[in-house]
Amino acid sequence: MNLFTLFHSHVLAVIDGLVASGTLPAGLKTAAVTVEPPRDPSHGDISTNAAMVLAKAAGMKPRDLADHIAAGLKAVDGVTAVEIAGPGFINLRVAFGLWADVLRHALRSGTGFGDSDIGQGVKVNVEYVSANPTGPMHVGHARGACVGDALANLLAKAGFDVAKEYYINDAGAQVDVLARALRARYLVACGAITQDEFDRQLAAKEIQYGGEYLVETAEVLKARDGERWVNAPEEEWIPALREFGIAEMMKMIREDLDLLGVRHDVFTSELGMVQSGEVVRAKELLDSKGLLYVGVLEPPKGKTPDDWEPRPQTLFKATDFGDDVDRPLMKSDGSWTYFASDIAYHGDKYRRGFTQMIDVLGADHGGYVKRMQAAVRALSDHQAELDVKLCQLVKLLENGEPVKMSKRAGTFVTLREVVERVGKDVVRFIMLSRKNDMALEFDYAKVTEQSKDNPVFYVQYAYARIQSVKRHFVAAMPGTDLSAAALAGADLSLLADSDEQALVKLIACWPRLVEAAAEVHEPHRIAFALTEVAGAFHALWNKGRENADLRFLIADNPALSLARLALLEGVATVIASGLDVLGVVPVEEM
RNA sequence: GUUCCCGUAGCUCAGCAGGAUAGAGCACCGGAUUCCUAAUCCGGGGGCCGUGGGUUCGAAUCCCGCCGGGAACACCA
Repeated sequence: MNLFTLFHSHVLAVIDGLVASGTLPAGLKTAAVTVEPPRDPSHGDISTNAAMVLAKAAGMKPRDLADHIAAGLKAVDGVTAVEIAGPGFINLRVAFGLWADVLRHALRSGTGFGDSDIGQGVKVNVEYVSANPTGPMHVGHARGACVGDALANLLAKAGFDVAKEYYINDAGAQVDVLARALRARYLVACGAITQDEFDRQLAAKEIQYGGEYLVETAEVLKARDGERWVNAPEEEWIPALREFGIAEMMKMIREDLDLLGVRHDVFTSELGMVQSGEVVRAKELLDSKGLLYVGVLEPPKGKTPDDWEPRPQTLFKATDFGDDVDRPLMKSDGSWTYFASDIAYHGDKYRRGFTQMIDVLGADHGGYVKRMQAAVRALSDHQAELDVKLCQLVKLLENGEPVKMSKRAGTFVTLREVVERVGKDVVRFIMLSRKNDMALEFDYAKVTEQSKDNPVFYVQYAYARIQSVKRHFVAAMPGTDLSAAALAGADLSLLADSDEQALVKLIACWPRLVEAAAEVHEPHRIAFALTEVAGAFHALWNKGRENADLRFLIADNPALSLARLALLEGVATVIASGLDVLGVVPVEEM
């Protein structure tokens, strides 16, 4: 239930009526007509730009057209006043009862409040995390995980048919590197080489992924296979240890994601794409469209790599689809590039019925966006669209001081470490407390601080405070039915204070906000909105401190108390509904 | 050199797919506190929205140029 959607249709109906009566010409384009809350509340409850947008096509002055539309809107049920302002805005005031209806609806809907059908069941694939299976996840991955998960939840709430997906990069050179690192740890575990020798190899960069996490993996391997890989030839242990290592790393990654409360619906293997022939199939598809050719790429301008040499390669005509240069599908040794298997993967998504795809990636993948979008357009004949959300880095701070991290030395801060220290709900909220393409500061001290400056606390505190009021109510007026259904039956017309009414209206804007956030793929808006709602609630609470008449519980006025409690329950409902999108659990008591 | 992101109050950031006088928090200044949780509260000052053009009835928002900051730039993933 979205009051603005409702009035949007009222406005369009009035315009249709004006067309029917000959006041307006037929065939007007009404797509630009918006119905929204005015920024300044003194302008009314609902505002539309219809007259300004349609004036030219109608051959009328905006304010004259506004007069006609306004006349029609005056007749709409619940409209108490219509004003024409500024260059031709039509401002409506509606009976408080309409807003109260939305509040009642919220109470009956619970966390389902704000659910929408704008997605119309369209299939959307959200791919996120997709960390290489070569080690534990670090804080950077956590951001992508939280953004992707919240975005997927948001789209599901807005009525899309969403799949949460993880792409396992298990086919490239890096998993061979993993196999080598695991083998070295394994040799140490078997006593075949000394720890000193291992350290020397690591220092000499003969092996990478030197983190301690492989020590245990090597032990597990030894327990399973004994010493059979110590003297086995490389062509045997590489695939065996690679497979084992990937499986162990994925197990670890899934455990970490689980700690964060992130659960993907689908895990797709790059290796599987290659082995099942999907990559060849994708190549043939592009070939059949005439989009492949063998050519030599220009060296990058300005900065030619030292080892650059002209090489004929199989290239995809990405430039036909908006990219800057054509992109190679095969390496000079004839093996597939990562891009090739990713094309196959996205082609596979399209075949599975996804016409909307979203990839959540680290900002360092920025150069990859255009080519992948080009590939999706090419594969789907422009039927599918790919949106890429790039996440800027997370700066970990300890009381304002940057936490030193060196991935090379294997001393990066893991996702697990952060989650175990501050809790998953804090991580999930904070990761959404900034737009995805802005750098984010994550200060251990600040994110757990119990103060107004900490948005997680601020929002949770609002929810907990409301629960506290309910407990007081029960104590003061035992036996009162405080179920959502009972509260929905309260006489909401008793909410007479301007701030109370403003809060009701803010609650009523929630469905509209969810829809807007879903449409632009911006889950952070949910976090910001919750902070705003919590702020309005806290302000009302404080007003009651100065003016006892405005407290929520008025001992000798149960009806008023119940109405106010309904309002608070509405606030709690919005918070619960929003936290649900973020994957955060509301707290009952603090 | 090319591409992408960013530039809004002293600081950290919002800005609702172009709307009416640009918002919040911190900091600063001035007040308040026997009260449902002081885990503070109320009020105030403060901004040619980087810059120059363009589109429009109307631009922080869209387009182009420039300036400044970050990132990525043949076969890595």
